[in-house]
Amino acid sequence: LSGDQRVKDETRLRVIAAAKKLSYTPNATAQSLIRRRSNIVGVVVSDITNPFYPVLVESLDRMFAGSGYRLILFNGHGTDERADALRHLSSRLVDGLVFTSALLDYPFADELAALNAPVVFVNRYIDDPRFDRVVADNVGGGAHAARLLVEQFGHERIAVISGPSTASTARDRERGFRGFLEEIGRALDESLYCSGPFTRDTGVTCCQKLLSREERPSAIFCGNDIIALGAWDAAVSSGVSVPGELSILGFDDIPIASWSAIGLTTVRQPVASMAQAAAEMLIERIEGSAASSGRTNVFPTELILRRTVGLPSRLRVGAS
Amino acid sequence: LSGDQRVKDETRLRVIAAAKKLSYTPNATAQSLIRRRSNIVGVVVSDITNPFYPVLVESLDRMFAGSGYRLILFNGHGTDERADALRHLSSRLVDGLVFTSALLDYPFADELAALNAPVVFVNRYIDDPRFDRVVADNVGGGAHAARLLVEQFGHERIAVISGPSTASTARDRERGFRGFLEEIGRALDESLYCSGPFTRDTGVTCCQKLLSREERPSAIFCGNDIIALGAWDAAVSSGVSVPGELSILGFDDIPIASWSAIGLTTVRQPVASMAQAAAEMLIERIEGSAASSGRTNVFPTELILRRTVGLPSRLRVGAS
DNA sequence: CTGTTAGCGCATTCAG
DNA sequence: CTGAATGCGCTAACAG
Repeated sequence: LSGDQRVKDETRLRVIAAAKKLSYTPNATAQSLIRRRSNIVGVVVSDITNPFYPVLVESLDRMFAGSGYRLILFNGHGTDERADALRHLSSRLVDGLVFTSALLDYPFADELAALNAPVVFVNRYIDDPRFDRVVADNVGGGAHAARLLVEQFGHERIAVISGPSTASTARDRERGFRGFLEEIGRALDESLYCSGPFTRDTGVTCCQKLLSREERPSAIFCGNDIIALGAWDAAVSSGVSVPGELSILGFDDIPIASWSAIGLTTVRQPVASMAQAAAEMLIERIEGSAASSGRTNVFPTELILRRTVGLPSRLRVGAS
Repeated sequence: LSGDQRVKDETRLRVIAAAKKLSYTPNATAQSLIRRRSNIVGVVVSDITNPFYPVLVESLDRMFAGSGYRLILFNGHGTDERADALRHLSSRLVDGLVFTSALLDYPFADELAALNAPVVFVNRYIDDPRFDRVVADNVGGGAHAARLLVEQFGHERIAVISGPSTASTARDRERGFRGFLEEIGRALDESLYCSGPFTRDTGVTCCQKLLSREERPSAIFCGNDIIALGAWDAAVSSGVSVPGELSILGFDDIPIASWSAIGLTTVRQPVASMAQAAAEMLIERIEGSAASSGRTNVFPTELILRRTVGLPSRLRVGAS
């Protein structure tokens, strides 16, 4: 038997020895069936290939592993990863789900809520009070970004390359950015606004478009780092110096951002802490000590000054 | 009932309707128990944060998803991810395992073989005929690399920054590289040899060390792209121009390598094809139509010429 | 302190 | 053609 106080030590040892000799291993499936818990949680990620996610997934994995849970990956490629994850939740293959890249979309939220199962949103969320979520202060981060560009460096022609409007992250960062501008009585020049999915390609494409304008922007605020790196790439490879002629500001602080040959100035999300909080919330829900409903956990963001943001040429010594 | 030919259509429809009304979902755990198959496979990855792995995992996920399997992630962090994976294999939580980052180490191989369970090695392998494996032609790739540097560009002082000697990839690439040099009657200058784990940091550190030498190398062959990018980073940020003063050659062709501001010259592994082959082999083994034992599937590598390899200064116009 | 039994939710028998 | 019974491998709640 296993771990029962009532049994003689001698017997226990005999049994353990026998088990080892036969290399007996309890069948996890049968255990799951009877315990009504698989100790597996699903993480749904839209694209693990986006460098933001590996570090998030790694943190989540570490946290969950520490509490005896394993991670199943629901990665988006063509197929609807959310529907898939949902199916596996209702079939009880997974004990809970952590969504890392939710889109704002309602029929889905209702389906999910109907299951009444353990679920948590990290990073992105859907604006529904029924669910737990842990996010960074994206609005605040956007405002920091605007303040940096405007007050500290004196940029005037500022462009933004935003993420998809269906992503809460994109929306909130943009809101914070625009909010700050309005607060000081300025507004974003809509002709310098561009958006697209959170990919390097939208950074490249939008930046090229912006650089081909008659009057170029002197700074670009990007919806996330991968867009920013795309923009940086487009700028550098078309010969415009960063930050000499163009400042670039990202969001997330993915590992590549800190490479010294790149040095992307960006707004950091505390990914590890967020992952930890998310794991704790989800495990609470799974193990029943769950609070009521819809807790929100917001983490502060932090401006990371590196080298891709500088003075606009107008303010530099020796500029015309 | 579900999918039985013997039942009247009318009855079937009634049942289906009822099931939908009650939103009945079969319990996956119970199904697994009775079918003796969970339709989950584990992938063990040493570090998902290394940009090579997300694309491999993504490909694997796509392939396995297409055959109805889900992926559980065994990522290495501190804990021994292999032992963990092995436990879950013997407890039948997963139907099989794909190892993407095996180290050459034998007690482990025997344990694994003793289970006699479906297992495949991709990318790296342990040299044991009992297991299936799918790998790139790393020896050939190493030789290509050497030929490029020596014959096509005329480099003479060539350094190598290799990966850990316990990784088959590092060992094979290095073997191919050295082999080519010997074939043409040259040898690697051992004072220009450096190695470490497959991380950006070893690239940075080793490159700094190499650049601080009195006589610098004119080219570096790196064990993989992330090392190469570390080396590139170290070079650029300490003011040595690439490829002007130093050529850098990587291995893998990870996505970042092709960013136009970087343009890393490298040896490509056909990751998607390899993932596909691995998934097919593993599924065959799981579903019983398994061949005898120990198949090996080798994929050719391809030299990708970009911008980090050039002529050594000695051979350039205008050089002293 | 032990050995026995029931049943987790299904699929696959086997009788009806 | 269909309902009822058996057991997958385990744990928990029983009697012995």
